Amino acid sequence: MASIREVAKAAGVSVGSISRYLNGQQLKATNMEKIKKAIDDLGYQENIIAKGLKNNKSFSVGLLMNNISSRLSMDIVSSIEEVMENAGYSILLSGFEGSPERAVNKIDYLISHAVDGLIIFEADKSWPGMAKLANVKVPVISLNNPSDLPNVDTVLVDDRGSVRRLISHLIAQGHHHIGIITAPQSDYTARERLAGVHEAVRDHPDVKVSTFYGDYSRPSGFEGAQQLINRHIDALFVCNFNMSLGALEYCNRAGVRIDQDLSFSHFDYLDEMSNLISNRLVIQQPAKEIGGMCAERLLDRINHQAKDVGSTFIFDNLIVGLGDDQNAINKPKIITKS
Amino acid sequence: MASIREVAKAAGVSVGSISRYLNGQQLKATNMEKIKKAIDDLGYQENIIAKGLKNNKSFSVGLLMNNISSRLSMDIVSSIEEVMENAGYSILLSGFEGSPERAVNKIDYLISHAVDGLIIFEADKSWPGMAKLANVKVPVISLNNPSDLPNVDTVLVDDRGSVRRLISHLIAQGHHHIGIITAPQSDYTARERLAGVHEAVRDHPDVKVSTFYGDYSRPSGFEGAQQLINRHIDALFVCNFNMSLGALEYCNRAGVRIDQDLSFSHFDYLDEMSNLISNRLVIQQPAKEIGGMCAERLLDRINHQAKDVGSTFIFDNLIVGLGDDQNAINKPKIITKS
DNA sequence: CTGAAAGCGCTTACAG
DNA sequence: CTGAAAGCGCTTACAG
Repeated sequence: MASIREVAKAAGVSVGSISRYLNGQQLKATNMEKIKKAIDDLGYQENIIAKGLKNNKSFSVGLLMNNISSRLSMDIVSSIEEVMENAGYSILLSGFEGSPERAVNKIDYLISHAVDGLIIFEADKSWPGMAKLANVKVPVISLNNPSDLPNVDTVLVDDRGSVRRLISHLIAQGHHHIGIITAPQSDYTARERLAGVHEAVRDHPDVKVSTFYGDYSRPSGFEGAQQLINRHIDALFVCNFNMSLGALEYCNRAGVRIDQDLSFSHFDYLDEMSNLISNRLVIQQPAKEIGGMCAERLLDRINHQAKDVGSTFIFDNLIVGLGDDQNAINKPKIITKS
Repeated sequence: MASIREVAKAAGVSVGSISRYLNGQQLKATNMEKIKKAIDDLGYQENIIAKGLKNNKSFSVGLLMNNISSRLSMDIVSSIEEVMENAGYSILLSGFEGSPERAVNKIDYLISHAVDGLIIFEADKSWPGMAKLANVKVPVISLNNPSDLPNVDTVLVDDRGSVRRLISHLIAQGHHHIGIITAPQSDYTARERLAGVHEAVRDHPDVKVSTFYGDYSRPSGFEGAQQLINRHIDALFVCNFNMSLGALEYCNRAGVRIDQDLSFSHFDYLDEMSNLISNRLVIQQPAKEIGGMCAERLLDRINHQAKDVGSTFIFDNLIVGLGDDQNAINKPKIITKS
């Protein structure tokens, strides 16, 4: 790896000139040519790490995730990566697999790696040690879980509202016994989704709800569908994509035909599947939008000391089958801390 | 962010002593105590970036992926991350979304970020510009695609052999018309899987194969299942997880009962689903194993200048339903370049 | 426009 | 055991 010094020698100019050239300043035309040639000859590649040392930047941001291998995580990572990389930043990816202690340790770890900003996906503010985020000097954004800290922005999706809307629709369609497969209530998102169900049925004493508590796995979706269908539900709502696959497997195996025998709705990732399953209500999370929002907000805070630090941005889900406006989810509600 | 210099001042020792302390050397006991106190008081956190400048290490490795949001990618990322992070390395994640030009550019990008090593997932050696990998000074590992370069190790899975074995089993069971939903043949992995099918039927002129070319999407799996089932296949094999979900959707919608009406086999990610779908043949990729192998091999090459650079490591898949030995996949075949 | 010099946070021979 | 100094690859006032 040739350094700036070697390039300077080869070009017959000072290292300062090389640096200026690399940063787009105008130099004497003949010098610029000599430098260009030297760079090509030596195959010089700049060292962004060294560059950052001087101005205390690393051009990298930390992305700390609860569970790297969840379906939603991947879409989030990929949308964040796209925005960040266009801006010349790289992503330091780290997972804590549901463990609060690991989450807290990895915050230090990423800080040690001198990240310029931090996005934390699905970490709960109540975990012991999370409060130290308040002392982090770089911008922090909490994704999918609220945070009270004054230096932390929050990006959320209104899962509660979406589920309420979906269940209300099922009730309006005349369903009387709705089965719910939910995720562990230790998770904020899972609580919100179940709360949406309860809000929807509150004023409908004639509607019965049966709930199965799954663990995010496909087998638990399978078992949940089995138990609930045996209790003669007329509609099934699955609060998580992976579990919905298990439920689908059960339906196939038991010969339960979706739409005909049972109304089936769930969270999903559509990739144009929507036209094939148009009789079905599907909640589609705006993964790309929230990821992009996080990335852009973080860049804003890194580069321009954005105003209203500590704001919350709330996105809507798209409910396929309810005639939602695809574009609506692009405009988050913004709540500014007063 | 307090620096080593401030700690030195607070502790009344030289910066060299702080550095030595941080790196685990023995100092005079009283000094160690003073340093420890100073570090705690100032909330000092080491700057790994600066540390690396001196010894030309960044304690980060680049992970360049074809498609970050594929199901397999995330399992790979997560297993690599686990090994790397235990060794004190962070992961710089980058995606090229199937675009050869982006892949080539991002190699430079990661090198600029001074990674200590590089793992490239599903990039084809034949792409223009990929040859420059030969000039990369840090260790490189190619995952899921072979590489001829002398400085590049390769980690592969024997998809061809697994598919051959699976299809042979279907034939032995008496199936005569096998439907295949395959992925675009521009991808190495897709070609290998289809080659496995053809190897299996080569000696069975009585067996008919019908092939549908999908595009990895669920809708294409749906459509493939529809077309093939209309051609009266008695077994269906789907070469990709996502497309198998679409096929499953079609079966449900068309009232085709898997196992009873149609033998259904495919690539999958099981999370203990295997006991629920035990009549079905499922190819499970050793994502954790290949990811871990990549990470460990890379660390080996970074830290010990490993022997036999340029080797190929080939793992087996596990075929659920064929009584495979779970442990067998942990031992890759190793081909050393002569 | 450009060179010489100081400095970013750290490490590591070299003396003592 | 420990301090002073040089240096990793770069940037940036400061002079000229």
